[in-house]
Amino acid sequence: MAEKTAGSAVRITEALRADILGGLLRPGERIRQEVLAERYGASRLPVRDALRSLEAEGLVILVPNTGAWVAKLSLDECQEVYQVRERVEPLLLRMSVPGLQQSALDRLLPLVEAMRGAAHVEEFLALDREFHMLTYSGAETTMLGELVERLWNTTQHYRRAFALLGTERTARGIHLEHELLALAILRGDVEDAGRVLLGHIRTTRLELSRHPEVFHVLDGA
Amino acid sequence: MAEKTAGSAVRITEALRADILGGLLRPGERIRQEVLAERYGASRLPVRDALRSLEAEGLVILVPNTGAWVAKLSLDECQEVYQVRERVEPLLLRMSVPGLQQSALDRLLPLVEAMRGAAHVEEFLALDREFHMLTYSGAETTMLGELVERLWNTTQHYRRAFALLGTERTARGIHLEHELLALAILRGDVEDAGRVLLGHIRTTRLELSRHPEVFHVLDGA
DNA sequence: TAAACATAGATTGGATACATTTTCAAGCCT
DNA sequence: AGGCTTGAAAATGTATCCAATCTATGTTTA
Repeated sequence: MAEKTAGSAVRITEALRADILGGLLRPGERIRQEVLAERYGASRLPVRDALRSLEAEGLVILVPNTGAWVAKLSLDECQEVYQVRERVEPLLLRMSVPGLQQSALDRLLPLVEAMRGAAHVEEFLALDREFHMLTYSGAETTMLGELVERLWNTTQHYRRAFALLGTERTARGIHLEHELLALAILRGDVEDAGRVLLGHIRTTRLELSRHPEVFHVLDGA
Repeated sequence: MAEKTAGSAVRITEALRADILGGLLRPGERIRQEVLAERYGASRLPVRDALRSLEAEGLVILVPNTGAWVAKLSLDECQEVYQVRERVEPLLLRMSVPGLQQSALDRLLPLVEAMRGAAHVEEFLALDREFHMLTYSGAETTMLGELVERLWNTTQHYRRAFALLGTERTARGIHLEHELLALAILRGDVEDAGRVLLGHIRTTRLELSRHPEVFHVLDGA
């Protein structure tokens, strides 16, 4: 009775999404409806609903009458996502900056510092996500925000793998870009902030293209 | 036996999408699962699957334990879609042009002419969609193509309403832009083609912002 | 020996039936 | 008379059961 039984499907959707994003389910891995049904203590129907939702989010691949797999991105597909991000996220940032709350502004630089001192990769990824999403929190968008979140989600595995083999130099570059971005936002300079963000995403994409082993590592698993 | 029973859910998804895009179901209208189940000669389960898929496409709004409605866009949300299109479609076009088949190139200008002679609004909309999708047919993208198609779908109603009250001058402008776009593509000038396309979408967006009655008309229905 | 076929097993898809939630309207109280 | 409460009806969410489809293994044949 402690937990509401209402909306079991959405609960499973969120749990499954978290499991995929968290790395518990790896790209290319097959998903069996019965296994999930048992794991989450429900019937196969809400599981099917969840799979359909996640398929539309790009996290799951559904083949009729055959089964479901955790979505797997090729190097080219991943680059495609980053190219779209380059064009879409500066727009979202532009919509967001004028509406940012003071409380959000106050947390920007502390988050940058926290990222510098992050111990594990997981912690860095979480802080990085929190930082960028915070910069978007001023935009009241129904569609664009969800799109950006989807783009982040679909590349989550590769961001983790990439962060793992990140060299010292690229790490310092990322921190500098984050700080530049935060300062531009604090100045309210939308143009400059957008430019820095574009460069940040582009740099990551080019860096990623020089490390195709990120994808082979995942393929082997 | 004439029709395959396999994948009833996907069949219903496509039929329902076509009904929404075709205007049979109007924005804001409530969708009852039983009604659809009876209309398409199936149980409520595949209908639910279809609704979930379409919700992720942005064509349907699902509220847990309450019901489903045909998605409705406000003026601001519609502008948002167009702003995203301005940034994303030139990218898709850039990826497409180098890979366009000769057969596709041969159909570009005839389609522009066909649009000039379109009798009904529906015919114009269909040709317009065919033309633009043809310009994207050279890109082998898994995600970006689907994204663009979704963006088109969600604004389908408003494109129709807008085309209905289109003035003579804007109509001629649109035809000129289409012809310019086709010529740039035939020249293989990716940069210019992207510029023309960006201008084309932006012009439409600004034109749309000057006709907010498009949205009131739909609200009343 | 290798390739193709057939059969058995497993898995997904759909239909019916039931529990839960929401909504709407009538009745009651203020 | 108006607003709130209560109860019934309708619609959604879930579980169980059955049918259709795909995969894999083992067998047979060229």
